[in-house]
Amino acid sequence: MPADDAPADDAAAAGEVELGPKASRTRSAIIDAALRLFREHGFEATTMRAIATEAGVSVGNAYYYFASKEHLIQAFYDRTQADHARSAQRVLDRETDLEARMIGVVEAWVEVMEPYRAFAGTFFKNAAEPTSPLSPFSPESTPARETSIDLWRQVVQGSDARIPKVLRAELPELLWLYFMGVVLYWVHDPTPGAARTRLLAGRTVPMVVRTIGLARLPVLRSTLADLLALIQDLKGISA
Amino acid sequence: MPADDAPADDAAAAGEVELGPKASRTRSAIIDAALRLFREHGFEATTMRAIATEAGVSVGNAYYYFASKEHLIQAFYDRTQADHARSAQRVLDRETDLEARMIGVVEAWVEVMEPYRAFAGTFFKNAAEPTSPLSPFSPESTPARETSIDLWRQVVQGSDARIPKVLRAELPELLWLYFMGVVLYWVHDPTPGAARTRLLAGRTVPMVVRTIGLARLPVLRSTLADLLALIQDLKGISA
DNA sequence: CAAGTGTTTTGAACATGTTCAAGAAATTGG
DNA sequence: CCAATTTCTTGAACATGTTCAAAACACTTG
Repeated sequence: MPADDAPADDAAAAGEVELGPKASRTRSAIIDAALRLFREHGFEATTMRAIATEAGVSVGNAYYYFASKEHLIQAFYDRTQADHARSAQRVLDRETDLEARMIGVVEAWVEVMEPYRAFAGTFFKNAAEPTSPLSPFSPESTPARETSIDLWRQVVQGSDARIPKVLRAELPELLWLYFMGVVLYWVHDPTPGAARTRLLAGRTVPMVVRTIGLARLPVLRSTLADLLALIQDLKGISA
Repeated sequence: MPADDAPADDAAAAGEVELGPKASRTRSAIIDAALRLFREHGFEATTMRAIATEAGVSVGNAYYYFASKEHLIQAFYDRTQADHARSAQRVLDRETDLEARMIGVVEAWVEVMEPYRAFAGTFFKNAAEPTSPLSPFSPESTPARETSIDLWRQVVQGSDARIPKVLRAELPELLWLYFMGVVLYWVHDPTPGAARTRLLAGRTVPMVVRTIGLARLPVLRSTLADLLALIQDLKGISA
């Protein structure tokens, strides 16, 4: 599998790439062609032959840069994640209210993804396979996941909300998990403009924020403690 | 697509089938062959040619009964869902404690699925695609979903727990959703015997039950009301 | 510059899911 | 029992993701 020793497919994830100008340009051409075709005809309907032709290279060459058709999705992820981070930053720079920050980040994501809505489901189909390196829970996507969780860490840290001490450490990860839930909902949301997803986020975010505040109350304390202990224990059982 | 007018692939779901004995036997042979091969070599590694050969029919014939390789998964679902229902019933017949009933139903499911753990992920990959008829949220799988939700209705109704009135109507569906979450976790659980998943269920079920009890408290009342209202609203927005 | 070494590119060949036109087998109607 | 009709079965053909050996290219070294 030549592509494995070839320029790393996910190199763009970290932001830095060290490739010759030629290789780099071919790679970009393939990604551009692929994303354009994906957007126009969907993932399944786009053939590797079509991508190669559109990019002006041979099929084999495309496989030199991307181990499989699925691996092109990684490139898509990297691109949209960067777009999202940029877009979210604009909100985070000006808002200090936790609720507004959370909603802002979710809305930014929905907006960035809008052009790809129609076929993003196909993407997530592949991402849903546990053994797939594209799964958001896979070891291979650890860097991307960390980047994503960091965004939620920022959401929390930059806010003026008073977070109960017990929650501090785990909250960003928990919010990321909440966000994954929103994404899952979005994938199945057929409404134009993702209306349902926006409604879901707009209404659940306040609940989440309120619940965080409630966490210090005695009634919820013990349940929360149970939950946090469980998370620790789950992490403890090795694979 | 001849198979579309052919004996319905999901006929077994409802339980009743009206097919000639010959057709029925061929169909069963294909399913048996497929599931055996899936269990032994996994989903991807099993070719339609192998399934056909193992079942003693031609490839084309397999496609007469099943529109695609994915559609064989539906048969798998139907089978395991029936097994689960049977197994869960034994618990429901003897337990009245809500917590015990819930844990029993989850444990029964984990046990039924254990032989398929290794490759079940591949199944769910396909189920995760929103447009796939195999998605648990798709219109096509409405009957199967209803059956599954009914099981949780039974869990609630047969218990001696005092359920807050506001929750009564939605609780079974919410528990089913909780169960889907457990399933999602299970899919990604690499521990032998699904140890992590069992731990998750054993610890979260008591939290869920406790939270149900807490729902009548004033602090949670409003949040719960918001949540229920949201569910109604989400159902309201048409696709 | 020539030889050597590593990188990039090519297109034919392969594997497998799927289709389809044709035929065999069963069923029905007279 | 024959003809017509429906159901079932077949295997070759097709589409597309993927591989691979060979060639083209780029770059270093003597």
